[in-house]
Amino acid sequence: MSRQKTIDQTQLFYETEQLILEAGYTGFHFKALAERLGVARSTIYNYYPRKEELITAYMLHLIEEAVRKMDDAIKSEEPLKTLLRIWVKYANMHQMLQIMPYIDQKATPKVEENTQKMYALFREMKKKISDVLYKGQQEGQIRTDIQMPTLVGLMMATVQIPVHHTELEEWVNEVHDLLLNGFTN
Amino acid sequence: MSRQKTIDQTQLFYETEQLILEAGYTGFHFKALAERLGVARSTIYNYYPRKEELITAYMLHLIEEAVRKMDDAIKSEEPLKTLLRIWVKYANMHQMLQIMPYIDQKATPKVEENTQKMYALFREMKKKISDVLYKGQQEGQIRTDIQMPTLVGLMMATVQIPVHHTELEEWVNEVHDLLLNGFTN
Amino acid sequence: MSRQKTIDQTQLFYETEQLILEAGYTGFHFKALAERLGVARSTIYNYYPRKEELITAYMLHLIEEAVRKMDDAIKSEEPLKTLLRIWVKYANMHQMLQIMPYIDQKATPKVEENTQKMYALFREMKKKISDVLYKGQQEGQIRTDIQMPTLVGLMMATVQIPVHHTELEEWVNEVHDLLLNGFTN
Amino acid sequence: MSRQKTIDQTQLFYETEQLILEAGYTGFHFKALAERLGVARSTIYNYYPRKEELITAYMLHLIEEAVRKMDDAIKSEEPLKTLLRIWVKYANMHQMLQIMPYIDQKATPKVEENTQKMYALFREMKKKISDVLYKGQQEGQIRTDIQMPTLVGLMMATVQIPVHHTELEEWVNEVHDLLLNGFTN
DNA sequence: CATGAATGAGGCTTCATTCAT
DNA sequence: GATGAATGAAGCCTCATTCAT
Repeated sequence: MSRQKTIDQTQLFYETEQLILEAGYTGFHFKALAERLGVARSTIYNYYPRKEELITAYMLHLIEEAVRKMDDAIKSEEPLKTLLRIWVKYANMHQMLQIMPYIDQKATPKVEENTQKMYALFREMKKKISDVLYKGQQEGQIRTDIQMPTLVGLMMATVQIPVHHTELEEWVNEVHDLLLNGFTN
Repeated sequence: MSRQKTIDQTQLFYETEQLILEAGYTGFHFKALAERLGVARSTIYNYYPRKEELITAYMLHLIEEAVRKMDDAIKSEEPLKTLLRIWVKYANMHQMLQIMPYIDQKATPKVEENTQKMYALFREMKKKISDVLYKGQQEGQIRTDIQMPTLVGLMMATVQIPVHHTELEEWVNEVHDLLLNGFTN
Repeated sequence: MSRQKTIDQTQLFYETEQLILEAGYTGFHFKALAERLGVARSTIYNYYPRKEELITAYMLHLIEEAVRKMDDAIKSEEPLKTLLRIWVKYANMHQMLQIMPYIDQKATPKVEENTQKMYALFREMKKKISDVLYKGQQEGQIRTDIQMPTLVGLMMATVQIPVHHTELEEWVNEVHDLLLNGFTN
Repeated sequence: MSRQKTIDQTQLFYETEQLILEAGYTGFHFKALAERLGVARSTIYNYYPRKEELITAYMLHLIEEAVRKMDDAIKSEEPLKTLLRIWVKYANMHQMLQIMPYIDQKATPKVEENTQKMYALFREMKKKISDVLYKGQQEGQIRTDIQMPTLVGLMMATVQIPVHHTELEEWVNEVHDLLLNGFTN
C-alpha cells in the first residue's frame, strides 16, 4: 500500500537522545537530527509537526519506562539500593528534565499534554522514593529528624556524582553506603 | 528622560546573570541583554566582541569570587559546613557550569583563555574540598573506605537539594547533618 | 466506521468551493482539502495531477453552469432582472474569477486549456448582458449616451452590494430599480 | 552616529503596494519585497518584524489618506462626484481591503491594533458617503425609497467598473451620471 | 564610546508532488 | 484506484555581527 518506512520510533528516539546529550537543547534541531537519521528534514515533520512535540514525546517515553521499573524495584529486598540503581541508569532523564524550562510548553496542545503527563510522572517518582523512605522510618531504620524532601532531594542529587568506578555496581554500593551512613566513621 | 547610555561592568554582569538564570543559555542573546541594559545592541560589542567572551568573562568572575570566599572558609571552625554554605550560595555558578559544554570554547583566544582559567579554578575548588575532607580523615572523623571523588561528588551534588526551609541556614544545618551521619538512626 | 474512501466528483467540487470561500486561495491546499474529503492527500492526485488543474476545472464547471442559466434568462420577460438574479446567485463565481490572476495559468496544458475556456465563457457572459442592454436600447428603454462597457460594468459590479435584505428577491428588486432609475427622484 | 539609511517609509510602502497589486497576497513575501528594494531580506525585519505588520501599516496609511481627502470632498459643490473621484483614485485600497480576511489579524498586538483602526476608518468612510446621500435626500434630490446601505453599496461597487476612457474624468462623469439617472432614458 | 543600519547564516515550517505497494 | 512515506523548494523569522558616523 505504501512505501517502506525508513525511520522507526526506536531509532528516532535513540537519535533524539543522543543529539540532546551531545549538543544540548541549543544544538537540537531537526536539521541535525535529519542528518543523523539520513532522511530529509521535512520527513521528520511527518511524524512530529513540532520540535517540542518530538522532544516531549521522547521524554515522556523515557520517564514512563523509568517509573515502570521503579514499581518493580519497590518490591525488592533492598528497595533503596534498587531505586538508586535505576535512578542512575536513567541519569540522562535527569538531564532532560533540566531542559524542560527552555521548551515552549504551550507550543501545541499535544506538547502541553505531554508536559503535564511528564510532570505528573515525575511527582509520582518522588512519591515512590518517599514511600520507601517512609517505610524505612516506620521500621526504625531511617531517621525521622530530617524533613522528607531533604532526604529525597539528597537521594536524587546523587545522580550528579561522577562514576569513577570500573563497574556501575561499585558506584551504587559506595553511594548507597554513603547515603545510609554518612561521611563519619 | 532617556535610559542610561553608558555601560557599567557591574550592571552588565548582573543582567547577564539574571538573563541566563531566567532564560537559560538558549534565551541569552545580546538582543535581550541590550534591552535590559537600555543600550543599543551594538554598544555591547565595544566591550565584548563576542557573545562567548562576555559569558565566559562573567563566569570567570563568579567562580573567582567563590574561590576567594572558600579560602577564608577553610580556616573556620566547621570548615565543611562553611564550604557547604558557600557552595550553595553560589548555586547559580553550578548552573552556569552546566552550560559550558554548549559554548563554543574556541570562539576566540580570549574565550579559550577564560575557559581554561575557569576549569583551573574549578579544579582548585574541588581540591579545597578534598583537602578539608582529607584533613578530617587524618583526624579520624571522616571515613576512609569511600573513594575521595565520591565524597566530594556527594558534597557538591547537594546544590540540587531544593530549599524548602524558611532560612537558608536551616537547610545548611540539615544537609550538613545528613552528609555527616547519613539516613540511618 | 471509516470515512468514505472513494472520491466523488460532486463532493470534490463542493469541498473545493467551500474551502476557497472559507480560506481564500491562500488557504486552499490539498492538505486541507484531503482532510475535508476524508481521503489521503495523494489520492487527489489520481484525479487532478496539479492543484491548478483542479481549481480551474472547478471554476470552468461553475461558469459553464452559470452561462447555461443565462441562456434561459434572456428569453424571460424581464431579462435584465433575471440576469441580475443569476449573476448574484453565482456571486462566488465572481470571487473565483478574482483569484485567477494568482494562479499559474501555464502550469500544464490542461490548465491553460481550462483557463482559455473560462475566459471565453466569461466574455460570452458579458456579451449576453450587452445583448440584453442593446436590445433595450433598440426598443428605446435604455439610454444610448453611455458607453456600453460602463453599463455592463455597473451591472456586474452590483455583486459587491451587500445583501441586508430578508429575501434575496428584495435585494434583486431594489438593485434592479436602482440600476434602471438611478439615485435621483 | 549611524550608517546612512537605504530604505525609507515612502519607498517601502510604494513597493509594498506594487507587489501586492502585481502578485496578490499569495505572492507578497519579504523575499520578493527585498529584491525590489535592493536590500537584504532581514533588513526589512528591522522595520517591521512581521509581514502582517507591514501590510496592515501600509493599508492603514492608505485609508487614512483617503479619509482625509474625503473630508475636504464633502465641502465641495458636487460632493457625490468628488467622493466618486476619490474613491476610484484609491481603487487599490478597495483591493487591499479584500485581502484582509486572509491576513492573520492576531499575529501581533500591533497587527490587531492596525486592523481595528482600519476597520474603524472604513466604517467612517461609509458614514461619510451616507451623510452626503442623506443630505441629498433632505434636499429632495435623492430618492428615499431605497435602503441607504444599498445606495452606499452601489456607489462603492463602482470601483469595479473598468476604465475604458481616455481620461479618468470621463469615467467619473459617466459613472456619476449613470448612478444618478440610471440606465433608462 | 554609542548608535542605528544592514546583513548573512542558520533554524523553523508548510506544502505540492512523487513513488512504491 | 488508494495510500503512507519521503522529499525539495520555498517562505518565515531571529540573531550575531559588522560598519559608518
